[in-house]
Amino acid sequence: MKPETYTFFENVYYVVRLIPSGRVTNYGAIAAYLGSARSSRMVGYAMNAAHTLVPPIAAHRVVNRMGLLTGKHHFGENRMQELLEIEGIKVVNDQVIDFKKLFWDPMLELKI
DNA sequence: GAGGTGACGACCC
DNA sequence: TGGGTCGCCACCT
Repeated sequence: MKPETYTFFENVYYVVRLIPSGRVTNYGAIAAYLGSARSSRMVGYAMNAAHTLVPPIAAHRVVNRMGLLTGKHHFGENRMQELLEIEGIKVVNDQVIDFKKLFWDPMLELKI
């Protein structure tokens, strides 16, 4: 995936598809991996368009930097948490338990 | 065709 | 240290 030939969104989708089941990452990490750490907002917006994609991407594995399920309203209140729990991730009060341990850093895992 | 908007987060007082 | 500001850029109106 070459950043110069694809839009920022395309690259976001590419990274999100690589997130392993049972792990989570955050918007800022993806933005940073794509070279613009300040575009985390765009990553969030990309997720908004995610469910229109075919095939749909695992947007539920992307949470904010606190491990909060800020995007759950776009899934349906319980949908996002449900999907995460199916993958073995515990969520209490919209907060991912052990977020620090489950955190999947593309910068680290994909080695740029 | 132009402007407002947004699943966020880094940076600056 | 803590709150406010601003960047980012594809989409929708």
